[in-house]
Amino acid sequence: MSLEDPALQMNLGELAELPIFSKLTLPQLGAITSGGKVVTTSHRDNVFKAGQFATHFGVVLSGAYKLTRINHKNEETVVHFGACGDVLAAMIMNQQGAIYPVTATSMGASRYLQLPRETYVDEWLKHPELIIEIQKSISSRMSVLHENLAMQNAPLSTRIAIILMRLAALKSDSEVLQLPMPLTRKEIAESTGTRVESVIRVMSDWSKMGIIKTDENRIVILQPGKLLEYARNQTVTGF
Amino acid sequence: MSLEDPALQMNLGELAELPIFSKLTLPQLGAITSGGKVVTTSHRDNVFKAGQFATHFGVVLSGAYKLTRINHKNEETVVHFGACGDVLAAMIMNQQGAIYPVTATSMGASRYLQLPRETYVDEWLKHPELIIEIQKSISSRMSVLHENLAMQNAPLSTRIAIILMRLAALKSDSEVLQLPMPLTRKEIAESTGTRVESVIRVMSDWSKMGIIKTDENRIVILQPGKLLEYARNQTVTGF
DNA sequence: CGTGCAGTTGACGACACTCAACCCTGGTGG
DNA sequence: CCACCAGGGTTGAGTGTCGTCAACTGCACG
Repeated sequence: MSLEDPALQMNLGELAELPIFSKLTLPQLGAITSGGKVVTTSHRDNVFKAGQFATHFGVVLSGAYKLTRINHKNEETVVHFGACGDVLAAMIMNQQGAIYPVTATSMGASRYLQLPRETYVDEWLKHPELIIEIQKSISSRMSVLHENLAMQNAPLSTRIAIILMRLAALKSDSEVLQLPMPLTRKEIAESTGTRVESVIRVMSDWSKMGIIKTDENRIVILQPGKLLEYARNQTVTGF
Repeated sequence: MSLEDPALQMNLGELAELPIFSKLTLPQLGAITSGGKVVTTSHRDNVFKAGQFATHFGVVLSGAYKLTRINHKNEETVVHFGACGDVLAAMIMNQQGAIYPVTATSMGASRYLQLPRETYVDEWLKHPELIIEIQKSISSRMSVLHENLAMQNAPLSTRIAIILMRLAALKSDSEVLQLPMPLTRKEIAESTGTRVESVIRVMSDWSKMGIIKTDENRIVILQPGKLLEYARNQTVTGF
């Protein structure tokens, strides 16, 4: 499971660069991270599982984690992709005896800062600057959830395009973009609420059209502009 | 629009009974509610609209409010039903110049405590007990959103049953339950991501089977047990 | 007395689900 | 060294649920 390296010391400098910690002084950062350690995970390691007692929370340092829960058919549903700087399980830390509502799974090799519940209750809650940052992050997560809900009867190609663009964190219209984590068609299906076959039909077409390509589990967006048109549900003219 | 009655004084006693404020002393409660007023709204009044500058947040005192956003087809999508004790727009109060991500609309006659942004930044953030309660509330909202996502390809009857049961806040299996707010088939459609006609087909069947009935916009669940079976996606035997 | 909203019903069609194959790769064990 | 298996990707054929469109009722409201 999780590869925990006790020799690995926290690098306060690395932490200080995260937006969430940017307002803190070094001593404050020390208090905030007391009892914490950096944990390295490999592909498909679980950080925690839905239903377990919530004893720790985490801050993603590198790579990515997917948060999933089980649906009515006992299949997985992806509810969030957590990337660098994301805080995981923070919102339930103030409830004693709470259980994780979702499962967190490493996508590719990743690292996170693991912190005990007490640090949240004793330290984090006392720093309004930190609360502000957490609430910002949660608020944007909620926004994405709302968008997903609102999209649920858009055409499949629209939904897939949106997910890919979101993960690629598009900056320019003309760049070639590689998604920052390995992502299977099944995971895309699980996060759009559809089936692998349907995802494959859409993405195969895009591959043939040269809009995307896949290199050993890594999806590359070759024509972000075209994908954006799909995301906006417009007819893709030309070819 | 909103009927604002300046003569209406806040009733600290009423506030003190809300779970969210239960840990506070009366003086604390006074500080927490500084600059606030109780606002009464009638059916379909907007408290705020998506896109407006976020100057205030609110605590629902009675009745209910729906939070909606616009989807890809310029139709409304319901993302949350806020009932008594719910905190609205709190999570974006710490961002200066933020805009409301959703529209809040009164369902039937309702009341809420309206508070200015400054009160959140200056007072609320300084009270860990309050932060804890807000985060609890947000965390359960997020949970519902996750559940909705996970349900998106369950049969329509399952999704509608779940929404109704959730709103009825079922306690016992045998009681007859009335939903605490007026709710049209269109609003159910908007919150399940489907069409009015489809909702009507399902609910008409239920009416004919005596599982539910509708009295002037108020839905009454006559047979919660049967509805629960639909919610669990089991075949309803008998009848 | 017209207009708008809520509810209803029927006919039709499309998009995505289901099932069933199949290929290819990498890893594991006899 | 090869057989086997699991996971990822792909394709085709058939089916079904739900969306779409259209028409109609009843009611409230100004």
